Amino acid sequence: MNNLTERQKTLLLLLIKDYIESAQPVGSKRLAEHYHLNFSTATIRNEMGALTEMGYLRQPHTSAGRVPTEEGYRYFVSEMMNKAELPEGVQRTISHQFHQSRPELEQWMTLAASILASQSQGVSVVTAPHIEQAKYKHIELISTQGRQVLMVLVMMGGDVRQQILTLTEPVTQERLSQTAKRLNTLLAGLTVDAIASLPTLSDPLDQDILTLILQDFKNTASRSNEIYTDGFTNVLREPEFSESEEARKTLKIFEERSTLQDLLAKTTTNSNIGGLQVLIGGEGEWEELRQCSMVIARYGVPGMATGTLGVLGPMRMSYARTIPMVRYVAGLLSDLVNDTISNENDIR
Amino acid sequence: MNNLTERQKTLLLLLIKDYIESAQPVGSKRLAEHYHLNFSTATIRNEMGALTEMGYLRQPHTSAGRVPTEEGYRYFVSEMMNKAELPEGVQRTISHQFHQSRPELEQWMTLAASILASQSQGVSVVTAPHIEQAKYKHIELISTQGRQVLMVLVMMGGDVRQQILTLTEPVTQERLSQTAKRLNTLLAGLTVDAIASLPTLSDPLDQDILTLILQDFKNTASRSNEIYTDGFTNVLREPEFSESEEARKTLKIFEERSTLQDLLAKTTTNSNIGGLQVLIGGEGEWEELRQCSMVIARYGVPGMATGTLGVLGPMRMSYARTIPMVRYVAGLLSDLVNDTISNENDIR
DNA sequence: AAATAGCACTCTCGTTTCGGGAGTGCTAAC
DNA sequence: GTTAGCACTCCCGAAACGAGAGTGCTATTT
Repeated sequence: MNNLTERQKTLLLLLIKDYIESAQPVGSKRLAEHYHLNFSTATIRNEMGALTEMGYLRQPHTSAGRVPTEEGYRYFVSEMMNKAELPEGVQRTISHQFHQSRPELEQWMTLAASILASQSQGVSVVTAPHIEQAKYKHIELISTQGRQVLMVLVMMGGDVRQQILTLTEPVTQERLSQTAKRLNTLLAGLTVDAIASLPTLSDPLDQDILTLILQDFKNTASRSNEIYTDGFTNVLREPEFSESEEARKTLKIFEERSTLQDLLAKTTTNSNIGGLQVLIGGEGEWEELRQCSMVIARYGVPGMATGTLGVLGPMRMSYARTIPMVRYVAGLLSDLVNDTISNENDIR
Repeated sequence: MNNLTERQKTLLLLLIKDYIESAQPVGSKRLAEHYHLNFSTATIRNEMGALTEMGYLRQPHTSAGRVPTEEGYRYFVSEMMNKAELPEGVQRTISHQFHQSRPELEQWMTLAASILASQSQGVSVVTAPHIEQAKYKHIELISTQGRQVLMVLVMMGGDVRQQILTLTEPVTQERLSQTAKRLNTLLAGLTVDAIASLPTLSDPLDQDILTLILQDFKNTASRSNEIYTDGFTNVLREPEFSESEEARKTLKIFEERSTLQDLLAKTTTNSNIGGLQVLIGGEGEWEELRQCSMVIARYGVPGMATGTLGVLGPMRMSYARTIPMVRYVAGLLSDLVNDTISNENDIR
């Protein structure tokens, strides 16, 4: 497939670059003039004919300029994937913003979403890191009213969950505290699997709470529906979405979180931290994204806590800018998550 | 201002109703035919002329039908405000959904947003109830690593806040528990103001934590930036937003939460629970909403915890449906919040 | 043989032209 | 006060049109 001559390659890359900037079909004349090439428009036309033949380019109609096909974009992306660099200035600005924010997961997520969206002029998506092997750290049981009890469950990694329980009969704070104390010594540092395989406890209250804790652990997995997004109005700025129907179909994805989750899950399971993935035109699988591309990365600490983040834009998006940016932000977030986790691991 | 003859009134209301359905300027002929009135088109023309004179109607251009002005809509809304009823069937469906959901505030908010959006075909906005007089209930201090401490603050009303503190020097869990115990007896049931006016505590650690608690209380106020929205793609379905620039400006509001907050705050301070407010065309104050209307209601328990909810749609929205629906959902949520709070108040 | 200049051809797009149609306001009659 | 009749205005969509841009092919140059 990669039997392109050097000249065809140059031409293809230039044309796509130009199209990305102008959003207009690119003709031979325009190409020759803009990039003062040392061969004539006729030659360019011949080469473009060849590239069209090979499936990299397309003509919207006879006697219009050429437009890249999905295949063309793929070639373009694979060419630049490892070349593109984020300007140092931008790197500093972004890094600065992160280190100035309050050191809370939620802050980081919204910040990441906001930065990605504004810098890429696309829609950003960030999922909270999903703890892969949650470990128990601490529990508190606080009696509130009669049979109601507030349970606060703290995980290693700083994740905190609270829940209001209704017991079958009133229990004194005294007894609750003792249960909590026993569970805390018993469970400290254990994973779901370890807890699940414990023998039944003698005290029935202890056992009941233990079951609830397990349930809560299980919830963690499905809890990744916390998706932060930003910048969906950016999409409306793009000429390809000036007809509202197209735009609506695309934005709809961000309302029906399930499609989005599905997409993120499917595309990131086979990619590892640090590796980017670029979906072009929905890759035949997501009809709603036929006009779009997505740059997706996984971040976090493999085996411990990982999340996904990415940018959606028109297929015509500025990959040269988006790709390194997604990569950079993913790196930053990975570091932050890493710090949080290792801090927490020191404890005992 | 309300010197309309009975006939003018009928005509005005019919015309607006028709325009809301058809999105087309309405002419005298169409009106006469569709609603078999017992007077002629010429009469209608005369009356429409008068209504135009009075500022209720507008002609997009000579020899087009009439279109309601903002003033016209206002009249329309005030006429139907107390008449419109939500069909019982719909009431049951909605109520059913609420009672089937898990009894958590977050669930209710998202559910309310989702119902409002899908039923009204507009964009919905729901803010979490803002506790007006937060009362202290309980604190837990959990030592994690070295100088880091997890503070869990429980309010009456079930609101729970957690925060990781970094102390200046390591403190044993023993001492933390004692501090927590002292504070719990001292502060139980107190409001912000009461806590703020306490004399300085003798133990410096106790005092430090107290200060932090106060800070957290203050955060509650500004914490109403939890805004749930849904259905923003609905807006793109409307013909008046087929040009993406208009749509973009409108949807932008939902990204810049600050404008939205401002708007909700300003318009609801002077309205009381149960009362609806209808903003038409941005009321001159919100340029971005010139094409839109919003139906807003406050819900909750006055003096305790109140939130806001509403629907944004084109000025041409179906008020007859939206108004009673917003009112109904606000009522439901008020009841739910009320139940939660009174439960919690029984405690001591 | 590869590159280029020239040329005829095609197709889009913005503009202009033009009638049909809908709706109005006015006047005169009921 | 209401209505019928009528001349007038203005929008809108269709058709016509010309400019412009781009192409593919062929003959020519290097």
